[in-house]
Amino acid sequence: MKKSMTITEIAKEAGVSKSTVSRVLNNKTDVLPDTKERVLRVIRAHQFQPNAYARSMSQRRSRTIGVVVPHDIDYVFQNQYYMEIQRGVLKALTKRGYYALILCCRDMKKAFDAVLQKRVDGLLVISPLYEHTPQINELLENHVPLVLVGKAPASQKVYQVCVDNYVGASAAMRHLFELGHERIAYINGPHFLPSSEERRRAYLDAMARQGYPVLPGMVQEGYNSIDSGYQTASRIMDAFPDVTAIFVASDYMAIGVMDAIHDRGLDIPGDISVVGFDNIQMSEQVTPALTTVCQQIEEKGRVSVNLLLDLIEEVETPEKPVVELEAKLLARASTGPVSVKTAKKC
Amino acid sequence: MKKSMTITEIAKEAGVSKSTVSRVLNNKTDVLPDTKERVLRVIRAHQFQPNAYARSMSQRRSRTIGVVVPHDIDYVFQNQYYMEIQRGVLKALTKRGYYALILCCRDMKKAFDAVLQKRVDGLLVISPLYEHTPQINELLENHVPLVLVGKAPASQKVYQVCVDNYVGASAAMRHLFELGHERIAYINGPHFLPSSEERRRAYLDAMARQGYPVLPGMVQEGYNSIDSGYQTASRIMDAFPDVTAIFVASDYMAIGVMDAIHDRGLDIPGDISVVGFDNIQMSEQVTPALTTVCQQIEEKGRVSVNLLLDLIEEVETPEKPVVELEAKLLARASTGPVSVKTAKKC
DNA sequence: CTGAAAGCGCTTACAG
DNA sequence: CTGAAAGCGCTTACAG
Repeated sequence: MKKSMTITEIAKEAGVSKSTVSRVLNNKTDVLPDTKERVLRVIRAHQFQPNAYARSMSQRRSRTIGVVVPHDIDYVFQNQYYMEIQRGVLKALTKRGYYALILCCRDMKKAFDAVLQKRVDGLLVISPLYEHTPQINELLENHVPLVLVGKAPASQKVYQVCVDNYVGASAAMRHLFELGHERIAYINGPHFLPSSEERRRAYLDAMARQGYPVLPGMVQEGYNSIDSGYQTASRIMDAFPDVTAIFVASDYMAIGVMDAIHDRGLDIPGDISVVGFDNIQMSEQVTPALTTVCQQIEEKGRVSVNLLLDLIEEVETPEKPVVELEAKLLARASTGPVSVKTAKKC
Repeated sequence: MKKSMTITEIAKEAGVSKSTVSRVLNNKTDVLPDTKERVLRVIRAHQFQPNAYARSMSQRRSRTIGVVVPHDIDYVFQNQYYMEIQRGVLKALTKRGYYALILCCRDMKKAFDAVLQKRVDGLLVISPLYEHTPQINELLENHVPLVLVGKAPASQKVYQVCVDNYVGASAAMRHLFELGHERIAYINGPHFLPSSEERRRAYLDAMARQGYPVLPGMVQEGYNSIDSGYQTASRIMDAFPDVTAIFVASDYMAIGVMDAIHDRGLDIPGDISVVGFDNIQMSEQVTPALTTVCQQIEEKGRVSVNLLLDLIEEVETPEKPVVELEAKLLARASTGPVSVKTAKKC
């Protein structure tokens, strides 16, 4: 640390020009080994590190990316999904020597500011909603390097990393069918979330394929909170006392569903089986452990960072803009065969 | 957005000098209203925002602070405590127009890099351990604006925002005494965490004051994870079948303790009462809801940010460097009176 | 292989 | 009230 050094003082002390110090700092080839060693010695002696912002200015890039989470901060910093995404993102970013600026606001204003002020080289947008389509399009028109994480709302040719919701939800339904369930209710995520529609479609298609009836009220919409899962499940159990399984579009809601079932003195999976979606950490900790569809959350963060940095560094333009990760079913303890007792009722 | 503008182009288009544009941008007083309006019109027309890093260079401050979390990233981004701290920090930072750089690494190397590269104007260190004392001292010697969040390991006169662990833990013990408990076990946090010692002392003092025996093995150390709470509680219940209450130094461990109790077919609080510490969000969601000591996590983040920014902006030097927030007991459903059945055993 | 000069986009005294 | 100049700490052609 010592007193704050600059490249000029290092140059003077090493008896070379600033240019040479800069070359050493940036590991350029054409520097005489002797010179290089002499400069390095001075640098080390003073624990010198070049001013990052001066560097950004002349290099015209900041090695910083904006991690945009277009939702309310209270919601985001309480939701394990975002934590795990951030973990994957931060790890990958660190590995490639980049910094992150968390830009958390519903209307994406802070994202635009960061771009206009040249704070960031590119943007990662986590779970955009339909309502963010105009903003995303504006960024694209301005050629801001951009990768969406999660199902994209836009139909654009924008880079995005997501999970195959349809395949994942279908696997969940197949699992329930194999256990003998026919009376299966579904709790969807918010309609303004692009992934919800795909999961709902998978549920409906699966039920139709089996020829099982989907009565009005057997499909409900929740708001991704534990509490909302609780409320919605209660409504379903009131209306359909004979459901033997509930497929839920998110783990948080599924945990609320489990609470509601337990509060009625029913057993999971003895009386009702529950399947979630996401595989957040909590899904393994609840009792019984929740059967769920794995979103590969951390992996999604990792992949999208590498895609974005390749875009920024122009390493190569990936052929197709959509990376679709596999969504696999994780069968745990919250699902089981239809019990004799329950089956009789049907 | 349009093409990337600079202050020079704005100046030309408005028919003034760069100096004047700069004055308008920074809301300096002495600019003729007419001139100001003319400049503003051009700025708005181009959605111009000045380059943040150029600004940082000449102003010699970045309006960015480093949020240092000296622990492993996998641990941090999975722990609600850190999420809630981050929430309070981000909110307060945003309100005062600052940006945050998350610097997450055990040895604090990234924090030093950020300081040397002048990326940040100051540092917030979240939950430092004893082992970080040398690093903290080095930062202080170099006059880096610094605020520690959580009990400080150093004896220095360093600014810190923490909760009164002793008072909080004492309140928890008093609560158990009032419910008639005498046979109370204690699970401490890791010894390398400065707060652990205070909580342990409060437990021991309280037991001694009441004259209740603390047998060897009734005080154990866990590692702040759900699993570690589970393991430790099991050991305690094996050795002391007659404990009627367990006081646990963190909510995560307390949740594991609850699992362990339930897995033995025992009731909470019917057979054993459990008290946690922290009041993370999950503590309210488990069944039964956990009685715990509230850390005011988000508030801690808010207060420390404002302290740090005051330090940086030299608004005023707060009189005493240690801000100690109140730690209040939140009595919920996991504690109850000693049952007749159990009491007899004693 | 190395240095002098220009430039990155701002702000800040200094004149006037 | 406004402008010209210097400076913030780097990097990047351009010479040599």
